[in-house]
Amino acid sequence: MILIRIRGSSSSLHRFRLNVSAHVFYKWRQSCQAPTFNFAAFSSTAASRALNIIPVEENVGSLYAPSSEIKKCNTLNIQRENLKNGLREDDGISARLVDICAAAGELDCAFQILNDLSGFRYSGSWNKVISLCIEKKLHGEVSSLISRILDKNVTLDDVALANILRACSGVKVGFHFVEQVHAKIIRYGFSTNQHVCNPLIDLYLKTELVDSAIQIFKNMGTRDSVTWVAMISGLSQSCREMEGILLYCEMRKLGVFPTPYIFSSVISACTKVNLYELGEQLHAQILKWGFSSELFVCNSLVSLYSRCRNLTFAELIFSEMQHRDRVTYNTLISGFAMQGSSEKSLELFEEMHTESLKPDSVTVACLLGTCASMGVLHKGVQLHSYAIKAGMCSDIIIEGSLLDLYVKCSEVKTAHKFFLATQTDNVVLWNVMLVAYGQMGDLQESVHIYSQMQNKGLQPNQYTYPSILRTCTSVGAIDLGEQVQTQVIKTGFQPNVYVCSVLIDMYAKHGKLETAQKIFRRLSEDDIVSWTAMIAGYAQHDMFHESLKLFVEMQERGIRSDNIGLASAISACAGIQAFDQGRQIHSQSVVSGYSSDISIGNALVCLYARCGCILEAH
DNA sequence: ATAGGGTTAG
Repeated sequence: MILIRIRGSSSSLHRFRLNVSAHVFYKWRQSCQAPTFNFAAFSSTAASRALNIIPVEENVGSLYAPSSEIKKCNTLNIQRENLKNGLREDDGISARLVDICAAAGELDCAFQILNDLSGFRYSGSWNKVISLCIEKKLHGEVSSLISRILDKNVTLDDVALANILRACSGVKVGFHFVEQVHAKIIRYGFSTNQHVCNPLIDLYLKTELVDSAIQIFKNMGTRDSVTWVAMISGLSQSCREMEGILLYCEMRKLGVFPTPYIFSSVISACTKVNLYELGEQLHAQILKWGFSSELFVCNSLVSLYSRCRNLTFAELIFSEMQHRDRVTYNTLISGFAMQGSSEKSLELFEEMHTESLKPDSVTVACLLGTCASMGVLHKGVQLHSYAIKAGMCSDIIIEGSLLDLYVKCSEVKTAHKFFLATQTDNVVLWNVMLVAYGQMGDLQESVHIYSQMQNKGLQPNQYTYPSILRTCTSVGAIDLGEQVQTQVIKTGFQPNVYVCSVLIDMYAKHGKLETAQKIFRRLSEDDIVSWTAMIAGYAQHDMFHESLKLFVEMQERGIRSDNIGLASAISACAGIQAFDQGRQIHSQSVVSGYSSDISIGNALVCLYARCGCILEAH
């Protein structure tokens, strides 16, 4: 078996084309059985240099070259002993071989080489293997590799530490792990070094240890633009967007020049917290700095304008871009999808192909979402087959979107079959099924799903609770609803507006208006659904004065009522025979475009009939 | 070597 073959003349090593089969080399090293082995009397340094000049790809390509090809090569011979003594313990060569193994995807082989070499210092090779683990999603392996590096107690320089940190950042590592690396950093005296601190900040932010990141940031001696980007984008991604935006302001105050990276991060933060005006101001800055044709900057701008429903502008930026990528399309597609323009989204999907861009799972998920909400089953089914062909059906987001499609299009049987076929521990799927059974008014199945998911160890989330509670409300299972509420409190879950509004609705509908009122008053944000639930609840239980009082309060706060709120208020007026006020609300509802709404119509008939205006009632 | 897009809810 041939291990190393060197083509070309032996006189000039640098011109050699050397092909190494790492796998074969390792096998040989393992067995130590001499193959028909040829090598010239090269020193280990020379051989190492030779290995270094070969592009890795070529080695990979020749990994399984046919033997006839090998014979054609001008092969140089060496002694097996030379290799054994000269190469085996040499870090440089081993490092290179690990690189080659890593590039060839021969993970086991790379592991073995690293393992066998007792005196192997840290080198970039560890990183190559770590990257490979990340690529192959062998997350457990990465952590154990890094642990081994740390355990080896070797001296790590700043570059090495930075590489380790970046490797950690690619996988989900626990905070104890990050802290362990951090301890090393402090020990080696790099705690203010920007090359180390930048990836450390990034890692802390990804591990959701935001305050640790801020601490490091504050202690840093010099900060470069990478530091600022890491902080601003990291804060934005950790739902602390405002702090990110404020940090940007601080940065500008300090006279630090913005970069395209900075702009896309801060624009994204603005988009997330609906600070559209600020986003537009930043757009002006972008033009001023001449970054308006940067791909990432444009993408964040398309996202900004899509989210503030200025799709005309989003489309304009999109069309003026010289280069678009998949994300550009996905952003605009999701913009149109959110607006309910499923046709426009689907057009863009087709257009992607003309630019040779391949739609990914994000694209398909967006499109499935719009098909589901528009009830366009046939398009959704087409997308399903596209997803199968593209091999993205195991993507959890695609699974969720597909199940939602079938549920929303009332394909209950298909949905159920699909659900049974998935076998994942994806909470979204359970939540969607909960909605499905709730829609059918099937409390028994809903409860079954609800308890089964918890038996599987899945925590109900902000989508789960409103779903089960809504079903309880609609079928009148208040006791059960109360049990769920107790559970919410017991688990320490912070109820959001959806949970609160459905609780308010449940209690209000079933006459427990004081309880409903308590939850309502504790709600910090103005939520139209909660207001309506209260107003309707009072009216329903003949507490007309309370109902009207709340209706007036809502209007004073500048909240526009929906049809149910208006209808309830009119009913309340009828109840206390407040004819003029009822008439006023009637004209309001006409202005709001509810003149043909059935619930308002019924309330009006009641109002005019009770006030003796039979003609108007008619 | 730091950046941009995503599934389930009244």
